[in-house]
Amino acid sequence: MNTLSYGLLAMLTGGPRTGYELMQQIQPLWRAKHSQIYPLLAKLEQSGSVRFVPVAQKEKPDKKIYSITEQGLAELREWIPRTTSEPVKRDELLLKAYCVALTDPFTAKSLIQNRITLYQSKLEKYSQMLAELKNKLDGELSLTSPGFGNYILLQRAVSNSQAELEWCGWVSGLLPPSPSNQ
Amino acid sequence: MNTLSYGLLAMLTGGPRTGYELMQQIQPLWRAKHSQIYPLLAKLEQSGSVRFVPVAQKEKPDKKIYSITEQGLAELREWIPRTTSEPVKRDELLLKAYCVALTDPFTAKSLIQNRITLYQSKLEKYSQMLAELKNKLDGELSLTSPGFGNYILLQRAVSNSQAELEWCGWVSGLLPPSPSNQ
DNA sequence: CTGCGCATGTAATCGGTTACATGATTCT
DNA sequence: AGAATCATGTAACCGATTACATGCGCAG
Repeated sequence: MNTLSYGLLAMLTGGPRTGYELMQQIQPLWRAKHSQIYPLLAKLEQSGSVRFVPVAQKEKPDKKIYSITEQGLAELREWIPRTTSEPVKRDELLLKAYCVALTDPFTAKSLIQNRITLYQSKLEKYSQMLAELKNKLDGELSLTSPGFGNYILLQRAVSNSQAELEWCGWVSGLLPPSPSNQ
Repeated sequence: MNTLSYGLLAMLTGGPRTGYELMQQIQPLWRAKHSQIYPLLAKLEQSGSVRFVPVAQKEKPDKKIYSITEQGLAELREWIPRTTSEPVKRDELLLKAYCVALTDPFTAKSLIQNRITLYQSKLEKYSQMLAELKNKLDGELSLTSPGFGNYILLQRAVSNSQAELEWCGWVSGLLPPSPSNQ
């Protein structure tokens, strides 16, 4: 069983979800497309780690609501203490940043500006999610509370987005100002 | 030509390097193994984007020192302004963090502790590299100076490692204290 | 009326990892 | 004595992306 499979099981500890929802939820932690997730869910179902209930919908496609089984939970419990692999990061912008001296200040600025726009929307989204979770938890937070994992991950997503934006701002400041165009 | 190929060209703008050195240099920006890099360098050489000089060594394996050609530089210049793909991140620790409530506080702490150790060594390494570069540049830094790309990436690596450590510390504080064992 | 969100699935292809292969030196 | 570093390469495999396929409702 590969890491993404464990990841899907992990997401299901938060409650029953469809494949589509799992795909969306796992994105910030582990990039994966639906074409990879659906076949894995089918395998997990066949091996007894998850089960699903088909739900017919009018005016929308039918769906399958998956939940984790006792067997799946047991698999997660033995996976958690196992050696954790190092995070994988691949960022095209950083490759471009290394050789940014090859371009004009104009192109350099738009490169950074695009990244700023991207992380501003992420920051907005995650801040909102964090705020909602905070008032749902209402001060109650410990390792055993159900929203704990979600809480620490959202906090991380928010501060990461902020750090990303700070770096972009700092780099922008180093770039020569173009008065005619900004 | 894929992103990694452009990445290799980008690294070569910093001067001639062996495949082995390129592999090490590109790691923090784009994870790749030597088995992927060597064949790509061969292709880039055949298409005229890079060239190499074979260097025989005694007491060490022979090597090939690659440098970027004018054609390669032209390819980079037209790549930089093209749409930049979103960064790809896959972190097994975050998947485990989501369902950390399934384990005991003890396992949870060791999960975080391993990550702390990892990023402490990264922070040390990058801080040192940044310090060296800073006194080599000696106050001189602008878009056109040769170490510019390196400088902004090292600064980023340092502050990213710090942010990572801060998050780990914050999470540790939320975990129940185990007085008998710490 | 075009595109997006919901919702699932398969097939072809590309990108990336693991394993195999070699070999001297230096550190522990 | 065994592991790590330097240094290159190939082959097999697995993981991930892109493209193909369907279909309705709703917003711009």
